[in-house]
Amino acid sequence: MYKESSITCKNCTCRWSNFDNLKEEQLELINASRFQAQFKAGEIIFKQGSPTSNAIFLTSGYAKIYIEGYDDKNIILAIVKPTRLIAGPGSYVDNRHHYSMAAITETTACFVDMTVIKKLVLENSAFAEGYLKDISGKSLNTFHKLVSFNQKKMHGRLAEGILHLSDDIYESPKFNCNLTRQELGELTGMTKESVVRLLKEFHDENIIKMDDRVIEILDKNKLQKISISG
Amino acid sequence: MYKESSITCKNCTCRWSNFDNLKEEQLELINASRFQAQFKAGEIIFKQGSPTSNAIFLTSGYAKIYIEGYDDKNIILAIVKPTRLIAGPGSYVDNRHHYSMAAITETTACFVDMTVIKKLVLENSAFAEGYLKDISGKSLNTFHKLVSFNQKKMHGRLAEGILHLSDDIYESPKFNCNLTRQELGELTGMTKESVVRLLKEFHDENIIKMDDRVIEILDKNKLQKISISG
DNA sequence: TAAACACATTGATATATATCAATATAAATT
DNA sequence: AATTTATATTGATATATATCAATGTGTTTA
Repeated sequence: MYKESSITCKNCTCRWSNFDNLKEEQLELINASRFQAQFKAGEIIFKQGSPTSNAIFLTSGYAKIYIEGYDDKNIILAIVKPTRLIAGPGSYVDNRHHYSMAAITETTACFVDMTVIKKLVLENSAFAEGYLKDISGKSLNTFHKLVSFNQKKMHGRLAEGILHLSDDIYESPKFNCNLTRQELGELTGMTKESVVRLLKEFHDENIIKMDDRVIEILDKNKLQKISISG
Repeated sequence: MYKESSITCKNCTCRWSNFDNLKEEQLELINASRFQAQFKAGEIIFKQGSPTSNAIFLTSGYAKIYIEGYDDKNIILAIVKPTRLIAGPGSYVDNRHHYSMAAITETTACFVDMTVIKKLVLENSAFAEGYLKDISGKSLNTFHKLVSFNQKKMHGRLAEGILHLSDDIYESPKFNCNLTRQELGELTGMTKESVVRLLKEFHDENIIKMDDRVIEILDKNKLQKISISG
């Protein structure tokens, strides 16, 4: 772990938007308590079941957040990139992580002591409200995932997944998703074999272009239709 | 709508536990802004998509909270009873309900203006923290549902559902679940026909006793095993 | 009293998707 | 260069579960 002296929470360009609600000395408190760490692709950042001692903020790179279910089957809840707070809902329930996090590219992250965050929640109600907004939004995402997994068929879920990666995560019609077929399956609720078959199908129908892990959306319109109807 | 003059939020026995964090005048503010209403079984309390103008607290009866998905397929997120706050995560995102609520028995509920709740969140940080705890716990429930729906087979989900109703909702090994086969399916992620078949199977194996909508757990041990393995 | 309606039950069939097994390819290690 | 290891691909098969259709039961409505 190291801390770059030049960058602080005050001038950081990729800090959590809710930090805007903090007063200077509160921000300084965060800055003083934080540690930075670097992870290589594939490395685990924290494990489900471990204590939620820190809130985590990515400062560079991409990571996956995933629930480890029964017999080694994972569900990827989200692909995350800088700016987003990562502090599992367990922080305010049982102080345990209810999902794991691993880097999918080289990644740097700030660790902030959770007791400091909780202290600021009690001291600064605008910050508390920001936290509520944050967790509420994530809740809605989980609802969406529940409905999608439950009611859409594979084609629809994969189309939705690709659109999500393109629109929300990599913000480009062509992107390296950094995910194995297995992981794409964990993101969209299907087996790796099904992912392979459907990607090929989409490829053959000129809806996407697939080259290893680089996906290019060729017919976004069609993909959206599949996403809705499937 | 009516308001019983004798009962106030101060002396109410079924109020939300987080109200303990409020000062007397804050509780009085809640009490002054609240309205009570009565619902018959089956009546809708609020609809997905409508504005989250009020937080709702059941004061008697049982209700279901359900997401309306694609082509009339619902997912029952929770069966609720008094004490629990019902204020959808939309309150802090887009001011819209992201699920519907309907009474499954005769029900009374208090409606509290959401602007009052939000005002108190900003004024009272312990209350804000209580709200965070509440929404965090619910988030974990949704995670659990996502994993269960995704990875357990029907037998496991139904067993889990029956145990949940018995342990957490009706708090008795024998209970009237107040749910149609259709609704039991929406709670456990299967069709009504599958519910019928599995209930019969559990009945025939003397795991439960089923009489219309009254379920009696005969072999809890076995049910727990099925819940885990399934 | 009959008709209509909501819900429950049963059986036959369809289908989406997982599982299993084999092989191919590419990357990492010896 | 040879071997191991992780990932990807493909085809054949199994299976859980939904769908469809018919019938039954009880309750409300006309």
